[in-house]
Amino acid sequence: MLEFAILGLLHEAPMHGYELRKRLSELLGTLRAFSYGSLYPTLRRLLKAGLIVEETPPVESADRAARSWGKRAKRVYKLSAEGKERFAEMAVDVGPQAYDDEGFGVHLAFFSRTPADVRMRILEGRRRRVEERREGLRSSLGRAGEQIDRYTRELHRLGLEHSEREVRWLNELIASEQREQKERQDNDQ
Amino acid sequence: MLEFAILGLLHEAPMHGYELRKRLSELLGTLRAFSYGSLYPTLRRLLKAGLIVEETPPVESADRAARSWGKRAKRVYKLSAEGKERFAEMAVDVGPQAYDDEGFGVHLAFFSRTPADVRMRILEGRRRRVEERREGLRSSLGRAGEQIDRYTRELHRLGLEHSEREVRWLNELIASEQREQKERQDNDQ
DNA sequence: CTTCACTATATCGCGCCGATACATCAGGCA
DNA sequence: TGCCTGATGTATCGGCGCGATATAGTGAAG
Repeated sequence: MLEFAILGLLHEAPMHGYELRKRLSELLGTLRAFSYGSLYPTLRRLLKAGLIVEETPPVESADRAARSWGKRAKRVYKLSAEGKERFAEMAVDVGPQAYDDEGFGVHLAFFSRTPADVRMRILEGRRRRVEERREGLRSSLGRAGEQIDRYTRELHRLGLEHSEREVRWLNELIASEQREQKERQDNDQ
Repeated sequence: MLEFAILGLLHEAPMHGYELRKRLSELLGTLRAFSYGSLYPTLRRLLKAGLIVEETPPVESADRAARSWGKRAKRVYKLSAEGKERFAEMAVDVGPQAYDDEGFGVHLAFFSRTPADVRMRILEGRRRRVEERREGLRSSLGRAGEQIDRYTRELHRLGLEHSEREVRWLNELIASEQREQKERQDNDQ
């Protein structure tokens, strides 16, 4: 998931690790942060795989000084052609992980680079997933009384409200996608 | 977290791995599953630490057959005195991880075994956390237009609704905790 | 009589996290 | 002037938890 996110972000512009992480948090709305403990190793992995390349930035005073003293300086990465390709593959290859909280969030964040039909598949897959959760919670709350702790019940109540709300939200998104798709078709023919 | 959850669950009754996992999913309302890939190793760890002990069940027909043929059979675990102690410590030792989605959920699931003052601390800590998230999303949505992708904005809208709802839910829980605390005081004096 | 779904235990590789360390630089304030 | 805090910036380590996979017994449906 981080790999996908990095590749997606680097479409905007070349960036260094710290910046990447900040943009990522903004994008995911503080709901997901990706620690440096996973970011830097992933960057290495991508580098070794040739999906990104290090772009030595125009050496300026501060950095030159840092480098000449053997200190660590900014390392800027940019997307390679293979990286672009890989991102496109990943965006289209929708597995079940695209439907869980985290995966769905990341996919959605890069929807503008995702083909319309794939967007639909993801939205509908997510809806199915959330509906299942909703039904699970409903039946759990339905089996009234039944040895369920009061706090647990409250937890389930909140979960149920959240899923109901998200299903409605998804329905709106799906409907608006359909409208747009229809418009495109009308323009085409 | 899994360790805490297992120790908590075993207060109900001795159980084997598969059962533990099922009870855990029920408890967390399908919002958290804990795969076997983490459950069994954790059970081992707890066993080695002496926090749980294996309780050879009264050998019945099916199991005896299985055992005598050298096959795998049910392994039932029960809480040791040290395990009980450890759970009590963990329930009271509230770190920042008790406020994130996952940690909070698990703690709440064992609230009935948690002292009232600690319950309060957790509830209020969680509220602070969710309020921060809410404010982050509000300001992100407030900075109107500003290079934010349409889908990303939708994601933030949903996140904002969820945090608002959760804060209200927490307020109700906190209020009801306070009422109960007052009642207890009235009864005591 | 076979196939399916459920019960049940276990391992492996690896993604990701939290803590920690180190270093530079800007601004506030004493 | 000099100090401290907070942001910028890169990096590593141990360990938790996941998904995939293997294995195997059981009962019910068809």
